[in-house]
Amino acid sequence: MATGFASMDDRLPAYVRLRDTLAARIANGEWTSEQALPSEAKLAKEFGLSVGTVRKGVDGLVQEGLLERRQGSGTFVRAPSFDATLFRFFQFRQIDGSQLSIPSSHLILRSRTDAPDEAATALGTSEAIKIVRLRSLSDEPVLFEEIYIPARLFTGFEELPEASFGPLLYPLYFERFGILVKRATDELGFGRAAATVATQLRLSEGDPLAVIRRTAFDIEDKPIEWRIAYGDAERFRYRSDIS
Amino acid sequence: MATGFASMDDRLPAYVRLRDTLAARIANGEWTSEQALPSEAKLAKEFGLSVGTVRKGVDGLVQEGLLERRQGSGTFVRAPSFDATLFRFFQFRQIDGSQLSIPSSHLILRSRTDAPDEAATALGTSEAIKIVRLRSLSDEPVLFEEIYIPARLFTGFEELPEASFGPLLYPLYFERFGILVKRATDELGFGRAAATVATQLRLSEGDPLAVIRRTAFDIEDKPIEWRIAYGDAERFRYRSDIS
DNA sequence: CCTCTCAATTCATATATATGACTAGTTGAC
DNA sequence: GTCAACTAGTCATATATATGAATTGAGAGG
Repeated sequence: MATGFASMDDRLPAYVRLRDTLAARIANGEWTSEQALPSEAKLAKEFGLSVGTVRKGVDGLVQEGLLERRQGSGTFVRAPSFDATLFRFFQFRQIDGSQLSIPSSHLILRSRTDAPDEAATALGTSEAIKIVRLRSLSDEPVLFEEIYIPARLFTGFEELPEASFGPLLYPLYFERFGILVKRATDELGFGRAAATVATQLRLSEGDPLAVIRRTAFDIEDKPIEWRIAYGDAERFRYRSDIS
Repeated sequence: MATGFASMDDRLPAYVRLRDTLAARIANGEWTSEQALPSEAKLAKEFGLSVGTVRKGVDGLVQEGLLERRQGSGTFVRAPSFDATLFRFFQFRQIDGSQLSIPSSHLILRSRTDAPDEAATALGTSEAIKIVRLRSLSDEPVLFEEIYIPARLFTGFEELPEASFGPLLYPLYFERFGILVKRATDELGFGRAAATVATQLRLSEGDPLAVIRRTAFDIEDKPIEWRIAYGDAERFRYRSDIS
């Protein structure tokens, strides 16, 4: 023993165990964003591995975008900010150029509720906090969101001062609750506007909508958030790279 | 000299040059699909490198999905078959289970034309061959496609016997013209059905459509194909994994 | 003919080590 | 004080080598 690994299946290769151990520590806030990890040599020493193996382990996390290497300087924890990726789905081009900014966010509701079936299934619990937001770009509403997060993991969320809400939620999750969103799956479909949504988005009832359902997972692949977002189908545009 | 590398900038790391050299050879058809490359040891000898460096070079191509490692057996050229990925965009579930098969394809048109602006821009030429297809699932039309490919690269395409057309085009490109599609970008939006499309898909004019524009690239990142596909928005469904 | 065993081949993991490139901080000359 | 040179620390590339695990094919034995 005394390998320094978090307890885990020791039939797995060393570089995998190192990767997972580091991931857990990062999730634990051991090294915060923009802070350097110990050097590869030190990690090798600490875990009783060779530098090559350490490199291979770190490689995995770099690949996942959790870490960032800077030659000559060190390896750093990268702040994940891909909440913005929801907006890959919509193009808000200024006619002049291609400045696409993150829409501002207006909080409409925040309360304890029973999650609807779909959300409860995704989250594994129906005890949830519901957040409703309207997101706008230069005073024009573009996206209407309903978000559900497990009440157990986010105790006290309802009491957070409204000032702490920026346009993005994931940094908030991380800073206030230590929960790091590592990946998400988006499911994207077509629908028609119900009365409430239509009003918020300044559309007519029955107008075509793009509907995006997202489930977000933390570093241990536990579901953290489920949300459904609605946007005007006419303005919807999505790019996907396949290889 | 006598390194075995294709001529290229020798300031680049060895593993990069190896990777690019191998990629070029594969594109050249030196090792065809499902055929094994020389072993890592032999490659190391041929290029005057160590196995470790060879592995790192090959890693890149494995990552890109061009090669596939099989422990104990060898490293193989992978047949790219992601023409089918267009159909990730639509769910055609049988009510019983989740058998999703590749839709059959009915060729409607095939001829030399001037590519429309959008296609010409993407392809870098307006001299093109146009292909129009209707794809169906158990006799129900699901996707209407217009495809443009550069006439220069596909000389003789119009004269190909219709029998050589399977449900997928990319294998055809490779087998008949030695052109390997390595990656593609899909752009996805919503629109409304024009008369022609509506008829083909058995919809009404003005019905909402999912519209997918795809540009496909070969191994050297040259554009190979541009296509636009239309499907019923109501049946549209897409999943995307973000990390 | 079939099956089992064995050996050769191949990729997978891991170590140890050396050199280059880049960064950031310190020192020292002016 | 400023700027250049130096230096220690870090990642990047590359070699050489050893052992393990999975596959394949050849042969022995029934």
